[in-house]
Amino acid sequence: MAGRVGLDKQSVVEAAAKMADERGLQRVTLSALADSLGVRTPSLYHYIDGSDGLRRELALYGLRGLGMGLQWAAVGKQTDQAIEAMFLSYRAFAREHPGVYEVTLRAPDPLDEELRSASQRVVDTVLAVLEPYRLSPDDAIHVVRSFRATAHGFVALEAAGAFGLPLSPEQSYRRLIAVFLNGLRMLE
Amino acid sequence: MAGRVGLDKQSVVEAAAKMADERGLQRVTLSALADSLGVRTPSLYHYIDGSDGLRRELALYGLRGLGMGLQWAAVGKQTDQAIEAMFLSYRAFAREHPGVYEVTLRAPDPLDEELRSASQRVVDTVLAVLEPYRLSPDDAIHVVRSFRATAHGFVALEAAGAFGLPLSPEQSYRRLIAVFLNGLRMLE
DNA sequence: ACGATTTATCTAATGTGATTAGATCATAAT
DNA sequence: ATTATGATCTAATCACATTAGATAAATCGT
Repeated sequence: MAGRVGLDKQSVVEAAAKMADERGLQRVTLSALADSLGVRTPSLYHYIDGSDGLRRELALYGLRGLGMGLQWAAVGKQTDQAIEAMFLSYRAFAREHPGVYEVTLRAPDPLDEELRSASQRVVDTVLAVLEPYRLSPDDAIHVVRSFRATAHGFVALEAAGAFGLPLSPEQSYRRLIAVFLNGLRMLE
Repeated sequence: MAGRVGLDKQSVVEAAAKMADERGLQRVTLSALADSLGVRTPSLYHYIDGSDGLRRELALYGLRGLGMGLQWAAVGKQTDQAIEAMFLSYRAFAREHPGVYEVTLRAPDPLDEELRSASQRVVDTVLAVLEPYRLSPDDAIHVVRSFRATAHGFVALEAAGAFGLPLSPEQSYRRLIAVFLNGLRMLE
């Protein structure tokens, strides 16, 4: 009998995140997670609210990481350079944390204040970068949505292995960014 | 005892598709599907290869529907109008078939010839529409990837409920399409 | 230092879903 | 009718999630 193991919510979530990124989100079962922590499955219920609760924690963890990444990427940059940096940062995060990234998009309970605010940080960062374009408030939101759609779409297709051909995804992404920035220019 | 029910693969897949669209993909269990067909769970194994097999059939079904939709949308249209029509058709399919659409993107076994070819039809349709832009072969593929990324990204965010604000997704999508088409113009 | 409280962890039990093996029974073919 | 085929079933097993309640380790007040 190992006695107390000394877990806490953070270490559980981090172990789950690591497992999600290394083995794939679907293989993160409470069973496997408990094993990897040297504990029985029901013990996890002291830290997380079951399987759905763990997902939610992972989503929060992911959204925060993504938001921080975007914010850092935009530091000291302006307009097109800032947007490009955010695009690159977005993809980098998704590639480094495929399992965690995958869960960030699922099931955002509109009443979940923490999730909402982590999500808002992403939006606000993009909005801040759009400042110098002097868009109307509505237009700015349309563009934020477009940014997220564009970045997410590429990253999701890439993660799903949808790009089979022997043509660099790197380059495709740069092209996509160029298309986006060119397109933006017409709105100014 | 009901005796023979008279199922076949197609009716099983179609029932699963309906269930996925109406109740959500994750609620399509072999159990629930068997129930809805008036049959015991193991009976389904005569038509599909377990849970993963069913997913694969759904993905194929979805890709074919999506491909047909895109092709129809582009009939009789050219350049920007054709691309816009494909964008609208893409979103329409995803909204009409949320459960089926969701599965089209997952786990494309590269050795699965049927899946590959259904997927290729989507690519080929977009490539055909790009013809008049006279892009290099590589550029054309970059643009196809960009199209799919853009359309998928928007549609996935929308389905995930990521657009919380009281601003029309319809309009956002039209803006996104405009940005894309504007961006394309610079490549010509 | 000691008993009481708290709490981290456990065992046991239940439920749902997937899957396999092999039996049964309806239909079709002869 | 007889047999062969195959669609469907029952029974059994397994993995995972979840809840209830027991146990034992740590902590706290004295």
